[in-house]
Amino acid sequence: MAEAMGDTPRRGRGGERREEILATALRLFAQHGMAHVTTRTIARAVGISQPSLYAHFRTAAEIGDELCRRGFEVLQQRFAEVLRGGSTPGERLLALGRAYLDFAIDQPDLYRIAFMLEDPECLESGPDDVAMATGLGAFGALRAIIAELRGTDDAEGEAMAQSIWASVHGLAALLIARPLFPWVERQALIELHLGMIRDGLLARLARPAT
Amino acid sequence: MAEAMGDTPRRGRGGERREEILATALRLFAQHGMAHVTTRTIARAVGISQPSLYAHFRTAAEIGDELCRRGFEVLQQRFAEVLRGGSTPGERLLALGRAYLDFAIDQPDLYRIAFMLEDPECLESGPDDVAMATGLGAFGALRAIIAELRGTDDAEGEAMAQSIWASVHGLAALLIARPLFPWVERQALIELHLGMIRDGLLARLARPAT
Amino acid sequence: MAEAMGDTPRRGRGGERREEILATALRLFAQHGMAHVTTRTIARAVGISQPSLYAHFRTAAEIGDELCRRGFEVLQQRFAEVLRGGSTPGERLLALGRAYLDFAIDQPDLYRIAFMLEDPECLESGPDDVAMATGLGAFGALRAIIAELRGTDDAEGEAMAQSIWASVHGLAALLIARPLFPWVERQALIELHLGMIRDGLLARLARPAT
Amino acid sequence: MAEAMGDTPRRGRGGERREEILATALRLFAQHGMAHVTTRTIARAVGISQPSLYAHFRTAAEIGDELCRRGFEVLQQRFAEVLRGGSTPGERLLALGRAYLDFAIDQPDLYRIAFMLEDPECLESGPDDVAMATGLGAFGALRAIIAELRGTDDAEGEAMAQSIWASVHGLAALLIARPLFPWVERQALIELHLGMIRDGLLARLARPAT
DNA sequence: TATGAATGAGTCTTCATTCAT
DNA sequence: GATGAATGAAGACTCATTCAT
Repeated sequence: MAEAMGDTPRRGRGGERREEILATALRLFAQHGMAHVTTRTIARAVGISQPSLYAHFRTAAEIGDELCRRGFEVLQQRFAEVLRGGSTPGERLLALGRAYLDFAIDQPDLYRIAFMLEDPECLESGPDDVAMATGLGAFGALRAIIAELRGTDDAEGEAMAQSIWASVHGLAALLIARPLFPWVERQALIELHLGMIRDGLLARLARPAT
Repeated sequence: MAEAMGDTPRRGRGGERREEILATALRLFAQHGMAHVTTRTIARAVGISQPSLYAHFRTAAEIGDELCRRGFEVLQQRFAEVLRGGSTPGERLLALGRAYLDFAIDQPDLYRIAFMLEDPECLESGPDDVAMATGLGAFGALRAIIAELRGTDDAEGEAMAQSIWASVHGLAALLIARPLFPWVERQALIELHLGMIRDGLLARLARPAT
Repeated sequence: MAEAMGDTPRRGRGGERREEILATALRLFAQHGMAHVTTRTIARAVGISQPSLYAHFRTAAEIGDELCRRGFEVLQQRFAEVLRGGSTPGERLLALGRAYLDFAIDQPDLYRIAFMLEDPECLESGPDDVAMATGLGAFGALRAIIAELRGTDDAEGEAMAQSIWASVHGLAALLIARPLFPWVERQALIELHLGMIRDGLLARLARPAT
Repeated sequence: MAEAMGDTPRRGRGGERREEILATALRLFAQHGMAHVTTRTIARAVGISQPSLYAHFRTAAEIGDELCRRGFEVLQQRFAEVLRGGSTPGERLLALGRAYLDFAIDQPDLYRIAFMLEDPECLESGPDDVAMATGLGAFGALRAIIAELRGTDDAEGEAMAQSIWASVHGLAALLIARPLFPWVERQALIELHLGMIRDGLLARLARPAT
């Protein structure tokens, strides 16, 4: 009956509840998989009623969207820190990879949402500036490193960047999705992995053909 | 008036309909993701009624199971062919990677089930000998190649195999999960990716340290 | 396209199949209960296809109807045999009760249909002269026995007949509906039951009051 | 998006709706038989939607279970009252029978569920302490009376108790299932029935043989 | 006569969402 | 902000029945 005042709630002291919902949802998504978590599950875990969710989020998907967005923000910050540390391109490449893998290991839920979950409605339902900016930002940093190493920035560099991203992502994804696989000691594996990636890049720079 | 009791036919004249259903389901799974495909969807796409599916499959999950099984069989066969082709270890490594990526691209849903899904229902509901045998078989082949290159088979070789698997998986997973990303031309990317992986390995073999 | 010749099949050499179906259905009804037997179950047990049933019966319910009709016929015949066996009224009473209980035990589904179901569809879908005739015939025989014992036929005799019918029915109904109850040995229970019923009747005849 | 996990509420303000559903279901079960009543039927009769039932009952069978449980509770209370009234064994037998028949006549629906309906899933799905306790309790009281009359408690007494239960049940069941039968005046019939049962028992006690 | 294939109606159940309070 | 109650749409699955062959 009111309808006045536009539609600005979504904030206020209730921001706490919103955060609580987000945190709970993130935990549930990680535990049971996004597809098996329902609004009822979330509401019950938070300790509120199902309809109450709609006081904080317009739709159920919005919860995932918000988590997705935040995940990208965190990752962006880590990248920024890494890139601020000046050093040789090769070292920056390793540092970037370490930051990426650390993020994936520390925040597997966010990593999952950001890079592993398909059908990320958060990438479709809106501009999603943060995600795009982060992705492109990080990717841009990678491209910059490669360009610096190669002395030029062309389609070949883009391909190399994509390949390297894929390699790093591969380890992150498998560590998350297959935790029971008999992996060798993790830190050693990471260092070996990043080292081989760097070596592969350098070899390719030295001898483009083959 | 219920109480099923097992069912006789499960076989039309040569099971043409069954194959048609499987093919359609595979296409729909690839298009919309397994979780978003229902029996209704499949039936409509095949041009039959929902209950008719149950003349060919006892349960809805059986469709996915059958596809899963076939997918692993295909992967296994591809690996076998690749490994039969005698050549240098480096070439076999590339061929193995190509077979792996081809499989992922041709059968994204099967690849998803096999390596990307975290709660792979098809790995729980049954013995799933084929999946296990395939996975371990492929990994064993990779280790054998590395051992051949290094002249020894130790924990370091295991780590390298894990790293390489991760790199190849990474590209497969991203191509599947992020099809809208502005990838460079696919075949070139694959060749570059596998080449860099091989180069990284060779570089590491030549100069273990760093 | 034919439509000629009226609609008289239902007989001929195929009567054998029809009998086979009826026998199988009766067995299945007894085994799993009418509510859990489907046309598929029957067809499979007979070894024919589901649609073939419809060559012998217009509808699935017709199978039950036919069995119902036959059941009453059988019951009527048993009663007739029992009553032909001349003997003392007390012995005829016991014999009648035995025939009744034997029928209930041999053909629980028919007994169910006849006396336990409250919404007996087979009593609605047609005149069902046989059922009525049988029921009244048996009850009449019971009244006749009592009248013979008492030397008169009045309302008191009617009440006694109703009471005795109820007692016999009670055992039949419980044996059918509660097969898992820890009954004592069945034949002994039946003999005791009928004996007590007869004794109760005789005691009442000897000393009407109390 | 599935995976139930237990449910909180199950209780409206005093559970009025729940009671309404139970009452309606009880009526429908009585009218059409449990097997022919579906969730749709119940929901429509209550005036709510099908899914709403699941806010009050976890599963469709739970409705029948609850009714079953309540019926037994009522019966148990009546028995307890009767057995508290001390008197001769013969009088207690009559009183027990009257209580049993009164219950059947007053609450035909509950009696139906408790003793007449077959396939009582309520007896399978769960411990069903109440039902068991009631049944065994009443039956134990009957056995105690018989043991008192006979001066001993053996298998013969068990058989007599079963026979008497069957006789009483028989009248209850027929009065409920065949209300249109031309019964004699009800109270007179009941007294005659119980009297003959008692007489039959006493006769048997006096002259065990025959 | 018989059948393989198919189907509309109906079963129970769960989902995200809304509305009056 | 929050909630109890309710719902339309959809999920998988089974039924008796029909039709072209």
